[in-house]
Amino acid sequence: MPELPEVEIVRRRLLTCLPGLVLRDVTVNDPKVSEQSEAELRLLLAGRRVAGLRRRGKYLLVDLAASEPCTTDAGGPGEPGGPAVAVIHLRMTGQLVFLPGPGERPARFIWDLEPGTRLHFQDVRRFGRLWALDPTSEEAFFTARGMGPEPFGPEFTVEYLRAELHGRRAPLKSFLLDQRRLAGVGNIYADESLFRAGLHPLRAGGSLGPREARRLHTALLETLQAGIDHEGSSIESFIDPAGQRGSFQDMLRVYQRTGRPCRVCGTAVERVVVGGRGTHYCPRCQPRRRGMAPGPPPRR
DNA sequence: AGTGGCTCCTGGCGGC
DNA sequence: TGCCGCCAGGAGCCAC
Repeated sequence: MPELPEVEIVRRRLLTCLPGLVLRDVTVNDPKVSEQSEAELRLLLAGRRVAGLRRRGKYLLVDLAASEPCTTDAGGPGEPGGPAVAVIHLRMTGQLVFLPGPGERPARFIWDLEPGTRLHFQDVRRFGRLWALDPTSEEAFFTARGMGPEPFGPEFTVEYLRAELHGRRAPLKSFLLDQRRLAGVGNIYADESLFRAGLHPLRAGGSLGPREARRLHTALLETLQAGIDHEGSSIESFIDPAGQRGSFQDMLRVYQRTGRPCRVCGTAVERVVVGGRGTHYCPRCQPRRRGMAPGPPPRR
């Protein structure tokens, strides 16, 4: 699943080839990929040159410069338009791949780029989304979604983390998956960060002492950075636009290692469901001490 | 306000 | 062997 490190790798790969190309046309094969119609997406995005690529949490942002006067476009008068931002969320299985012709499965949307390239959005589980924004509405877009701070940004300090954890009864695992508290962490990096911090996933957020909060802060940054350094985790279907796989999945210490020995102490890794998400931890390295959140409800 | 549960979606896999 | 049903999970939405 693409989380912050995977989206960052996609951004860096696209940065080597996308800027400077002109987005000639947008084709939508699956209307559910966007709240906006194909016509609206085309109007807002087509005819503009890619100016840059950014990332906010797990969102990929493609900056498009104002369209240039176009006299050669026989398909229409080429609506003059201002700059735009294309926002893409890969969710579970979204992939952006360059393909000269049709892919193995129909892309949910295709960008025709000039000169002569096509960027396909492939997405087996169809959770991914595309938005076309006016740059002036970008902040409102993310404010409406309650996006928390970037882990590597200046706002995410130990003090911020402690303040956000204060008084929370929800399990740490749920806290880390809440994009309103911190942007970009998903299931893999939440489990791995908690392992690195030596904190049980069911500990209540508010039960952490100052040292534990500091450990969690450090662990989050180290784990996310390690994910980026290893070019992401290729679990499920993550490949970057060049078809490269990451290697962080080989470094995982607890995620999807249920029953296998902890790489540190040899104790069998355990799995519980927290907030409906599979959660993996080492019962010895991540002891259930004080401030435990109530466990999952008994099975019906 | 904080929290948990449900929903979307499909390939893959376990069980019979 | 074949088929049915369940599971995974990011984020939006809703209920309490």
